[in-house]
Amino acid sequence: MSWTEHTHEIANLDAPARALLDTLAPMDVPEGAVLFCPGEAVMGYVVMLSGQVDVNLIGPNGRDILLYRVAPGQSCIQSTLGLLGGDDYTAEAMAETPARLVLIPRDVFFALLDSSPGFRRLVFGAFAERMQSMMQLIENVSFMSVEARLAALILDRCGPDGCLHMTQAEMATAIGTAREVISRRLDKMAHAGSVAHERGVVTILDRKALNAIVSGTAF
Amino acid sequence: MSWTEHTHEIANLDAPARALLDTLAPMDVPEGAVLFCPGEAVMGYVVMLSGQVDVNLIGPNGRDILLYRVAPGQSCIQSTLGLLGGDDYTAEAMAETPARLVLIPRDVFFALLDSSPGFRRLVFGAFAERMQSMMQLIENVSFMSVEARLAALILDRCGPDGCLHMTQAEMATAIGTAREVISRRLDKMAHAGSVAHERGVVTILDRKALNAIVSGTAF
DNA sequence: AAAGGCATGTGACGTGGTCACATAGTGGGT
DNA sequence: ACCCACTATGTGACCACGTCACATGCCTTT
Repeated sequence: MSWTEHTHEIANLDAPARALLDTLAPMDVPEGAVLFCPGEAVMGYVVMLSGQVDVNLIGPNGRDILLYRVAPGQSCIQSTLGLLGGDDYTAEAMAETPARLVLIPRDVFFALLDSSPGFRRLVFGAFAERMQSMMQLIENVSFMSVEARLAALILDRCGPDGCLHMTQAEMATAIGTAREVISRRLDKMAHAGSVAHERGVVTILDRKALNAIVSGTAF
Repeated sequence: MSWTEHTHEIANLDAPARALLDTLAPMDVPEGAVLFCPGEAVMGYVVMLSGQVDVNLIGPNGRDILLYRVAPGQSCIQSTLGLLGGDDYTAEAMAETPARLVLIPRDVFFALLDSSPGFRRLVFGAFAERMQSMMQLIENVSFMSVEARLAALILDRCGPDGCLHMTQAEMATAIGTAREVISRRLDKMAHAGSVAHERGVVTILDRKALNAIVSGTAF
């Protein structure tokens, strides 16, 4: 079976590269599986085919913060860093939904890098993209208030019905703060009429108000 | 004149790549020069030959935080991101000392990427390295106390005489906090006998104490 | 010596993170 | 229906940190 033709970014690669990739078998991982964790040596390039994987940085006191999410077609470059930079990484990748992915082993990865300009572009793009989002994260964490980040999260992740199904603990790690803070902020927003919230669900009542909170970084 | 043979990382490249690079003229920038700033389109790969360039993220309220420092032989990949990812970057690069560097224009960059495995390795290495240090930064900012970061800074940047020549404002941006906080923390450390400080200089008195502060992330 | 500009010290105040709890829904089992 | 663990959430106290508004002080220029 050929999976490469169904994967947007990969389907545009040159034929030899795709042929090589098609010799690799996709693997399925169940929801909640940890793809890699600190200290482990995965050493490969991972391409997501379907599902959703989140990469978190884990703090010493148990708190963790979402570095980025890996969507289908994207790569989890975390494991690739070990191939190049050398140092150990501290992040943990966990499947948020059942996921299917392909692991390109070290040799194949380097072979493709040398032989396929398209693959090079793909990899560089992935790197640049992650880099950008990491910078964005640093910017958000150091310059945006918790309230602004929370409002952005709600707007960003809510369904078309204006409902967000997440626990406060999940929201906390998503924006890098503590659960208690989320509780208080949600109360405040609810009191202001911007949202309503019950166990596991937040409902948007006033999109404009939330947008105002997001823009108003510090005033 | 051939500059490539004097530049460690580059000297190991294959001959054709070095020949191509030698057609590029190094440029000198004075101390304090801004290499690029938000919104500008530099679009190239920059290799430092000598000097010291700092890349800062600038917040809306004027506060800024040091993303990373570019040492000789390294690349400032910030400007390269535009070549690949697409989005705009928000960082600013400034020469902390008089610096000499080479800007590899877009076409030459891609030509080298396609023709020289060594150059590819170089670029990937630079990316991976930066990626690592960005993750490190996120980890430090979100999980380490200001005091720990300050102690680490002092130990890291002090001269062999145990003296650090920086203003409090500089230390503040280096570890991503406000100047007033530095003032208070230095006072506290001085009171504890770990350091002494006067206008523009911090002197280490007790290395062990500082190391203890660094390790004791949160206790 | 006077003046202006840096570097630094300080108090007040609001936000955010941590700890130690108290409550309250929820899903199994019996 | 009831109990029980488990998870999600609410709350108060407290400390670390960021911000604002200043007050000094020190150093260079004129």
